[in-house]
Amino acid sequence: MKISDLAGQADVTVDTVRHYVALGLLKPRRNPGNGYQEFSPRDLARLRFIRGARQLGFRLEDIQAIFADAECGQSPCPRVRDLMAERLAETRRRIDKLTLLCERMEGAMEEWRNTPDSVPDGHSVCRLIESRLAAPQPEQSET
Amino acid sequence: MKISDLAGQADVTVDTVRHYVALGLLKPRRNPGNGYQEFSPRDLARLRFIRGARQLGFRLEDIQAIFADAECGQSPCPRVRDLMAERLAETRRRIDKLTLLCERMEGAMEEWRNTPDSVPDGHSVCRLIESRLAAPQPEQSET
DNA sequence: TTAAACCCTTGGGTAACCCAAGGGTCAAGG
DNA sequence: CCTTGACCCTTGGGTTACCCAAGGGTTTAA
Repeated sequence: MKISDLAGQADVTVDTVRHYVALGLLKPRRNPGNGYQEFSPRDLARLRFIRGARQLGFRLEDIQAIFADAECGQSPCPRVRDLMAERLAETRRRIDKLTLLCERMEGAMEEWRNTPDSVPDGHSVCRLIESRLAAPQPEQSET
Repeated sequence: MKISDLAGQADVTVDTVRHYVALGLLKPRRNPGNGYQEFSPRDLARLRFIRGARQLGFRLEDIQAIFADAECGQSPCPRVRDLMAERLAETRRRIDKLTLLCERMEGAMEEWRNTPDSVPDGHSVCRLIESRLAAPQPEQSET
């Protein structure tokens, strides 16, 4: 089948499929006549696998490693368990960071409810933000 | 002061400062002799403002707009309030998405505790992942 | 004087795509 | 048969906020 058929059946865009092909996650044969990519039902299964793994929080890089295991006959399952534990920990860290940020933001909005607007005067840009500037919080590597 | 002094006093890297200069958030004068950037104490204040705004969840793009307001004598405060509401909503959406993902991941890990490893057989890559593949969940635009 | 420590610019990398441009291919209707 | 619209291809740039390396000039302290 052609790329748009494949994409449609897995509910992804053709760009996504092309991206996976570029990374070697899918390896369609090429129609020698016109250079078009031809995907098999197994490619569709593979694509659905990729999407499923993505929904479970795996990175494309992880999925490459999983396929690499499978292709040399090894069970990818131990790696899958390890990677999942790692990605889960990362996800929790991201949530924690964002939760902290969220609390900071809520605190600011609350304080600002009773703060009038200010006009920039050459020393100040925005009193709202400057009022929250004194207390240095730990770094936030991720917006 | 020179770039590394400025960076040191605001606890950021020189790369970060250069990045802000490239975006026009900082506008140092240039030493005509050697091309070095020279930063004033007001640049330091500006840099600290940027860092403070970042910690409150603003994007560099937002900060550009805030500075633009201030530079034409307008109060940036109304914009700041609006942007903050927007960024806060986005942050909550991100947290929600990640929380859903986290629950999916935890569910998978739990199920997998009682699942043996499988060996790839040409039809299956990894039973662990495939077992969770049936139920299609809403799209996760963000890993 | 010379070597370390700084400064500069340019370009590439990050994660997982999306989008546009420019150009070839195919299928169906007139 | 030809056209036209729907596909296909590749390449390159954009997303966010930086980090890092290379290559080359400048300053400074020993």
